[in-house]
Amino acid sequence: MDSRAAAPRPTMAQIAERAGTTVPTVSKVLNGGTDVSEATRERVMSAAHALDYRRRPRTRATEPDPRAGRIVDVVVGHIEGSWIGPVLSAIEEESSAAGVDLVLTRARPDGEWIRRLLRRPSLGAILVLVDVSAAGLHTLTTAGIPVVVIDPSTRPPAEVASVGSTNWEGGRMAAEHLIAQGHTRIGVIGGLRSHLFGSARIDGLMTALRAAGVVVPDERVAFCDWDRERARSAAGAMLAARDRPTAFFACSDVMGLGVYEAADDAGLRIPDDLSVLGFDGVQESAWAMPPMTTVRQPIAEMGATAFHMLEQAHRSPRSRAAGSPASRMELETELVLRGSVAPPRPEAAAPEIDLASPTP
Amino acid sequence: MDSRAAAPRPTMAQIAERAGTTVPTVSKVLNGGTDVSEATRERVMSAAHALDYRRRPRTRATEPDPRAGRIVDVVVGHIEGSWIGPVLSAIEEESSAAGVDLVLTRARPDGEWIRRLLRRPSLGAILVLVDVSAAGLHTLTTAGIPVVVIDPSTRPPAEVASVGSTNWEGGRMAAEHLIAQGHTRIGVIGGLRSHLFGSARIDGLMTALRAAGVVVPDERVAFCDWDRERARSAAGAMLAARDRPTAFFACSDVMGLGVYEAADDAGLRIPDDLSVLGFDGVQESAWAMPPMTTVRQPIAEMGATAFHMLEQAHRSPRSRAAGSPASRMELETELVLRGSVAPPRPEAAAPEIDLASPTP
DNA sequence: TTGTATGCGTTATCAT
DNA sequence: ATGATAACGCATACAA
Repeated sequence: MDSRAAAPRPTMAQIAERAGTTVPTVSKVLNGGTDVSEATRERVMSAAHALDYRRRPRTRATEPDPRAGRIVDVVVGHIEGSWIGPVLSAIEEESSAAGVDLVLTRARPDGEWIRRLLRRPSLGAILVLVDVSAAGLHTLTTAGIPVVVIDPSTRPPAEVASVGSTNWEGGRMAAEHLIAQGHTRIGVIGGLRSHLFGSARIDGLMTALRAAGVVVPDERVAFCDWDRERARSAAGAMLAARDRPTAFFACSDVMGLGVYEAADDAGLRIPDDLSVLGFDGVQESAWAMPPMTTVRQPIAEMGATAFHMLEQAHRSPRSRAAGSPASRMELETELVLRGSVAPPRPEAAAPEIDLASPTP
Repeated sequence: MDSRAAAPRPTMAQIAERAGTTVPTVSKVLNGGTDVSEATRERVMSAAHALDYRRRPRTRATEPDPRAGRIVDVVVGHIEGSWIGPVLSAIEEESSAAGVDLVLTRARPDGEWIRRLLRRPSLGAILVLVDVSAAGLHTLTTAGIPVVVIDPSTRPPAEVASVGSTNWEGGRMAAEHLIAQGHTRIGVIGGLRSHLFGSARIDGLMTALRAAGVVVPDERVAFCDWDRERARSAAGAMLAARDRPTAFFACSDVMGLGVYEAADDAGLRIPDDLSVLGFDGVQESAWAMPPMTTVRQPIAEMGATAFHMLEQAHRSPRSRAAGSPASRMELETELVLRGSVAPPRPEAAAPEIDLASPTP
């Protein structure tokens, strides 16, 4: 009976011997200590890898990753807006736990930021709400920089990973909630027609509405470029029409606030006279008066996921070399019920509808 | 002539002796190394403090770190909140123009972030809304890292530069506006009693009110820890009192929104039944319904200024060595008139006042 | 030279 | 016992 046949769990002593150093040094490497040379670090890590070493159950508190000193690039389009806070917060959380510095760059239209990224030896880049061309992305990936795009505005090339949320499903949930509350005259405030995720929300909404026999005529759909003021006037116009909507679906909370204003302009109260359903779940929607019912995107989780995908890509560079298709993660959206959706007033809704179910 | 009379620049050896340890250990402490106990760290730092040690200009180490001087550390307390967006945006604008990367770090209570900063060869650190102890600041400056604090919550030590705005003056402007509109019963929603800049706002307000013969009794002043919900209930309580205020001054826009809610709870309309004046000028205040009159702080400019001060300190390291007093910049606040302040209703204000000018 | 930074092993300690 | 961690200082390398 050869006792080696069992599972002789590798120890730091073995690693140390193989790497030609001592146990404490191995410990330091594995815990991200500062007093180790890069060369020794490498030897220890490869020895550990060769022996397939696994850490014993954590005895100590935090787990600083040995890959200390690296950086991750976070590139944002618009820094304003409350989207960015939770994303940055989440990425920072993950990166700092991994001993990776977060370098924040704003993407200006001149594209200079791409060249700066190329000059930096980073773990990879996370692009948040950046309007970047396929060529730009290609430049980065060609240079060997793993890229993860959060909520891409257009479909990214195959070699670029992306993180999003279930926008279509979110739109569907919104529709079902509005229908369940009894709404049939629904106004839609879209973002930019060309935006991938915005369209998916509307598609999901429309599909579910159609399935329920609710028709949304073209004049009740407006694309407002994610702009609150434009949403306000578009909604205002719809509310001035003869058969005004009893409810609005806005593709973002900020545009939803524009609808709030339009309602105020028209002397309508929310939710008694008009229901509003937003999308995003940012703080503004919770603070609105009344608090806005919305489809929440897991914004923080999306940031954390993006970072993990980058780490993954970094660990197995094969995927890049082999040109394997980059992954796309979709996190779940969630309907958050707050105070801005209620059944339509009977006197307002019932008498005026003549357009129920003109579909098969 | 005894040459010691000049400037016997303290050395690590002296610190080591005083702290009862060796030079390498001192070096490690000053560089954020890991192999030092917390107790030793303290001893070393206090010895360094006692000797008024300043690290020599960063000697280009063995490997001329390509990042040296090319990064600026931005440390934030709470990433949430719309304060952070404009600040980051402005700093990024300046730093990227200067070819400097922005490294974003979140300050967690454990203080680990300080050690990470020590390990990084940065141009300096900008602290935004960070609750940091004097000892923590001292560690950074002793290690030769220039620090600029934006809106410090307590008075920073002499060697730390800071950027703020004219809070006192802003409070004064708020008072004068409310008085000009005819308000005499004014509720005050403060932040945290201990906060430097929050107190200045209230001081300015009170001084101007007093000068106009308006008295604010204690029960019309509440400290709500910058919290919207607490502001809501505090304002609600004041509105329920017999002589309810006709106007509120809130030390932040977010707390101002809490007052909006309290007004709504009480069935009062803004500005007809109640005036509200905020402080900060963040986006939320512009988007409130009605848009909030507020004292705007030049948030973006404060960020840009902080970066410039850092560059300055970096160019002339003499100022550090000579122990010249660090500068404090105060940028101008500005009253932004929007829709939330109007004269008090005559029927509400006139009949009930019995407390006008009980002061000399 | 002197001052500072870094790598690594020794010793002591902690957790099973 | 044994595996792992923590802290310190020696030896050394390097910069002015």
